[in-house]
Amino acid sequence: MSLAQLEYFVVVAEEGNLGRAAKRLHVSQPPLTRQIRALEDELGAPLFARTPRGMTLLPAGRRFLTHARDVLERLDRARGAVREASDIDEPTS
Amino acid sequence: MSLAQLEYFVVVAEEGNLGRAAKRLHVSQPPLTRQIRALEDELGAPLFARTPRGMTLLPAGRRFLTHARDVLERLDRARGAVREASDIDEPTS
DNA sequence: CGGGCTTACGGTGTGCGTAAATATC
DNA sequence: GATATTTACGCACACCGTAAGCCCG
Repeated sequence: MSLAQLEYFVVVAEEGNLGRAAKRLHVSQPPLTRQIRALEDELGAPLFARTPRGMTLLPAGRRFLTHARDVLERLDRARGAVREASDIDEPTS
Repeated sequence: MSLAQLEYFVVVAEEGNLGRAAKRLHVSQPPLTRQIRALEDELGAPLFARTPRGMTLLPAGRRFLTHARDVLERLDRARGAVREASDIDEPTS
C-alpha cells in the first residue's frame, strides 16, 4: 500500500468516477484504475462496485474511506509538527 | 514521502543506529541512509544528529516520531476495518 | 583497525502515459 | 456514438544490494 493509493482512493470515492478523479489528481485514468485495483487486491476485498456510470463505494469501501482520510490528515499534522519545530530552532534566517 | 520512509524512520529512531535498524528491517544500510536523508530533505529539516556513535533524534525528530507512529497505527486500523467489513459480507467461505 | 554513515554503480522492478479494447446506454 | 473502465505496451524513474570510501575513537 502506498500513500498515493490512499489519495487516489479518497478522490475516486469523492468523485464517483475515474475521469473526474484523474483530472483532479493530474494523472490519467490507467494509473488510477491500476492503483485502485492493487489496493483492493492487497486488502483482499473490493472497495468499489464498477457500474456503467462510474464507481460507487461498497460497504467495505465506506469504512475504509473514513480511515484513509484519517491517515492522510495525520500525515499533514506530522509535516506541520516538523515545520513548527524547525521554525523554532531555525528562526527567520 | 513514503510509508517505507516512515517505518524506516521509526525503527532508526528506536535503535539509534543504522546497522541494528537495517537488520530489524531486513534491509541493508544504504537504502536506510538514503531514505532517511530523502525524508529530511522533503521535510526541509534534519531529524537526526549524526554522531560517531550513531544517530540521535533532534527536537524536530522527536516531534515527528510521535506523529509517524500515529500515522502507522491509523493505517493498521484502516486495514483492520476492511477485514472486519468483508468478514461480515463474506462470512467463513 | 573497528564501527558507523555515506557515495558509486549496476540491475531490477514499479509506475507513468499513449493507444487500443471492451462494455453499457 | 458517447462515456465509462480496463488492458497492452514501451519508456523513464526509483529503489535495492554490493562494493568502496570516509571519518572518528
